[in-house]
Amino acid sequence: MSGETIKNMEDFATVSGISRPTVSKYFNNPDSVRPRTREQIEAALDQYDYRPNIYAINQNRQQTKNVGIVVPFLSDPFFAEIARIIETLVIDAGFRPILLSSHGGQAQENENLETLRALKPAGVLIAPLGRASDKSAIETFCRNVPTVLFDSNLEGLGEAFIGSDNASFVNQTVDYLCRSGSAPCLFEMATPANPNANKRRFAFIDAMERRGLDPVIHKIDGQGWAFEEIGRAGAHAAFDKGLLQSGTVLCSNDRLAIGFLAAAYERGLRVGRTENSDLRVASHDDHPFSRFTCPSLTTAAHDYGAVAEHALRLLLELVEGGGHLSTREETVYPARLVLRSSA
Amino acid sequence: MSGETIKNMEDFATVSGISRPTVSKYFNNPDSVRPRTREQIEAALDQYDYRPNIYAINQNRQQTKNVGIVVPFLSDPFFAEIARIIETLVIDAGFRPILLSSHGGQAQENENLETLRALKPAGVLIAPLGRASDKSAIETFCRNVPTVLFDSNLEGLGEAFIGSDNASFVNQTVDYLCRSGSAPCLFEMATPANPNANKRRFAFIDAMERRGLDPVIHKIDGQGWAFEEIGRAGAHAAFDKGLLQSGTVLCSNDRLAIGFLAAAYERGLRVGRTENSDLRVASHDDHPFSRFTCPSLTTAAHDYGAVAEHALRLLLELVEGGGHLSTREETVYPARLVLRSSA
DNA sequence: GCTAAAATTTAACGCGCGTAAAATTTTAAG
DNA sequence: CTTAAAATTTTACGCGCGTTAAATTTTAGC
Repeated sequence: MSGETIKNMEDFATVSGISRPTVSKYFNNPDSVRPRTREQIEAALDQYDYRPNIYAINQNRQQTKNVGIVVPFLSDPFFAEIARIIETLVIDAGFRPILLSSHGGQAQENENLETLRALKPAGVLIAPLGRASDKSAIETFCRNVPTVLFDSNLEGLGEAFIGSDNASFVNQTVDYLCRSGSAPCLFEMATPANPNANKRRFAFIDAMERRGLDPVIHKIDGQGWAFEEIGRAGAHAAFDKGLLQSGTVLCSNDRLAIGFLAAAYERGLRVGRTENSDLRVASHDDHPFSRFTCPSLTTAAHDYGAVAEHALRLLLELVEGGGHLSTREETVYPARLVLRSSA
Repeated sequence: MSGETIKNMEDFATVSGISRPTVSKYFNNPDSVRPRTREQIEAALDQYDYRPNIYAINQNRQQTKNVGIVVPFLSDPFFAEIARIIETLVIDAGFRPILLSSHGGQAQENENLETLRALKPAGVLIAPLGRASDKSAIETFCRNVPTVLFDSNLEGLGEAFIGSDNASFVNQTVDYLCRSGSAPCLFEMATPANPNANKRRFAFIDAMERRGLDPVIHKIDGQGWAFEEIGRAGAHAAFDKGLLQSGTVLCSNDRLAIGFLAAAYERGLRVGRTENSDLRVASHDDHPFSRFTCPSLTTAAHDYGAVAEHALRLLLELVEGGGHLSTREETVYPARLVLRSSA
């Protein structure tokens, strides 16, 4: 440890024996300086452990190395998981991830956009709330910051949308359920917050009608993001009316299914695909906990990795290419059927 | 909309008819200027929607308005939930939360500390990994940034620790289980990552011995943060040996219990407190999903709110008071027993 | 060893805002 | 209306780094 106190790049340049502009160049891109210069700097670097002031850097750059990540509800393990994957990819790409959750509300989503705008990120990946989103606020934001939507699409907003193919999810579950037993009834919220739910409903109707079957849909009440409790209450309400106690139930998403299974258990209904079962339950998303429900949940899995990777790759291309795409890209990835015990 | 383009505080000061230093004063504290001046500024504010450059602000201030929040594993809904609460409190206090997850690894935890150091936060709330933490790295960090530990304590590190009273958790569950049926056996990981697990083990031994009972502990293998799967595998291994198929099992935490319940279900073991049950299962944490396990999980709940509020309040006092406490404070909150169906 | 190309140094300006000191204006109290 | 106190304006410097242009040095090719 040397005695000097390195307060800024000037000081550091002095002790490393290199001029400040060259040091600055090094920090922007270590490969842009001569190898011997680089060695000299790096030798000084681990002797004095100097780090450039990030605020001074960003003040003078129009483009920061920040990438914003906005998810609708971070307490939902599904979003926690995809956020984790994206974060890792962002770091690997040499950027700094800034993770924000909208906590299920429009006010917070808008506040997150304001926060990001102030942070001047190179780009932003946002999974919008959906129905509850303030479309005009998002549109305004997208005009100023290169933005890619993921998970949940808002027509025409952002430079691109990368998500999962809801039709693929439903087709696979419906197909499997139909060929292995009775046709399913769809179990969903009457007013779903997420646009994916609507697409799944349409896909369900379509898939059933293609088979010449009546697309029966059971809609339940509930607002907000406490899907498990909504599913549980909705299932009990249905059971009270003598509904859904047998046959096959296809839940719109795993969190509803988790609630449904809890209710079924509480009623003593046996869920599964064995002979002595009362009913079968399947769902969509492959939620991190769906492996541990009782019985374990048959579901359709997102390709987390592909979505995250594609969305970020596109965003970085966008950032390098000026921020705007000539035509808005929409890419969706198919689901992977995960057979477990519930159906 | 006026035609002028407001690029900086100078421009904004001009159009608002107030001098720049006064405008600067306003943004630091709107109450520090004369009411009429404030009105004038705010009138201009919603006409031009100017916002000060956050990087320029932070460059010139020793103390930013950032508060770091570090959790060991954000995909764990427990941490996602407490992070959400803290975030809200931080915003209400007029600060900007910066949420970082260590993703279960020391490397990422250290990287988070580096990131935060560069961000010069007013203070940091950190729930350390525990056993896997790099103590010396944290100690170094704490010397430069006012830091309060929460959830999981590291002896002597940080200005204070706010968490839950593990003894209270165990005493309440053991007490309940003993008086309502057979004495429990503790189900835990052989090498737990979290120091709370160790405290719970000691508390269990103590609680049992006080009752003149033999503290039976069943230790299972497993590394990492996939607690549900570790619990499930561990339970199956125990069942294979004919163990834990009856009586009462007290899991160290809810995530292990979720895995245990899944295994029990897969074996056809009936868990609950009714007459025809095979065994009872209880646990600790009141994990967001413990309401929806089958059967619903009897557990001991953290006082999330109290911990979050106390930790942040202490941190802000610390920030105002110079950053250091004369004596390290350790405060723990008691648990609240949550009776459900599993025991 | 010579030369053109590449890299570095020197010098200097700008970014947007915090902040201090002195001069001026406004406010509140009598 | 006077006066002291409070608020604001003026002026000016500094923060740490990006960046540019011209001068200088180093490198690579022959």
